[in-house]
Amino acid sequence: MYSARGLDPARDDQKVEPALADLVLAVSRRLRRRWADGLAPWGLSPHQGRALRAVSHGERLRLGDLAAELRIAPRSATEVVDGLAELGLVVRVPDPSDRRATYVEATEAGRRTNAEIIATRNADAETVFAHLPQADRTALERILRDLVDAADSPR
Amino acid sequence: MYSARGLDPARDDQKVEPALADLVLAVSRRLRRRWADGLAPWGLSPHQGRALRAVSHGERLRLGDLAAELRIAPRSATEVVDGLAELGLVVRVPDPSDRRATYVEATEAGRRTNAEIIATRNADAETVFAHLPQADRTALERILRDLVDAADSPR
DNA sequence: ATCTATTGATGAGGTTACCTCACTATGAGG
DNA sequence: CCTCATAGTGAGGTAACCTCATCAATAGAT
Repeated sequence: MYSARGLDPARDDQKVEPALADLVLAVSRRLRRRWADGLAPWGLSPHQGRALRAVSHGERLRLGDLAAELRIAPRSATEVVDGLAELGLVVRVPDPSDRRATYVEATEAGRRTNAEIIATRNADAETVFAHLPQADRTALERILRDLVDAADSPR
Repeated sequence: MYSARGLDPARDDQKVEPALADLVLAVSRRLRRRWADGLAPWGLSPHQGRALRAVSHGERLRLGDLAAELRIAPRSATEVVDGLAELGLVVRVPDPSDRRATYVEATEAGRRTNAEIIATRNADAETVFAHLPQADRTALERILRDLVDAADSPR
């Protein structure tokens, strides 16, 4: 009677490991939640956190490029930046070579906040991965990196 | 000058692997997107897909339990179920032993749709994990499962 | 047995984070 | 300089959540 599974196409020869995808999602859900919680002390949304990181650790970014990085519409990036600017974490500076464009640049406070967030986040990640032996971490990192790289190249 | 990193607390003795968390998130982002795209043909949201799966593969579920499973407020589960019911994929049946409660039960069409979705999803997962050698898949699955189990038990 | 507190689902209404479309100012190419 | 494309943003809309109030039904105490 095969448990309560009922019909089940796509079986037999390819095992497919649906569990694998589920597991990745389960772990990511935890990370995501922790990350969001970790941002709460600063009152930032996950996207704001990502945006702050993007402009803090690299150079300043055009608003449009930031939108592309966050994979949201440019219009939405405006709002994300509005929020960060209101908190004094970033400023808009005009691009001298193209007066339509505006750069988004982290302020000193922005960079400091970003560093704090990253520290918190690392500590959180440490908690999540705490029970893994070092060998497993290394293996996990390699495998996932392969996965990401393989996704980037063939498309 | 250490790249453009600027300040960087929490370093040195604990390496922390921030990349690890990022990698998990990157992979999950891809899975999530593919999954959402995979649901589009049926016009289901990710939560509706999860709900349909929950009631299709197990027994019928109370609406409140479904909410808990989806980790959303009961009120929100009502809407998810509304959508599925409108499509004829689930039905509400009263709990005879507690007339406040209603069970959510997959219809025949619901179970069929769920099976199709799972098949599609498996095919997608297959694509994502296609480049991994079997040994890596096995290792990945074990490590992630350890991670999830470790998270469940100590709390 | 009834009274009270709790519980399961849902109506009403709000918030948030997105979106598209239109508009303005600017830039680039004939 | 005239047209067309591009960068950012105002206006307005939507989807998916939320909380709080409500109503029926149950469970536990007196």
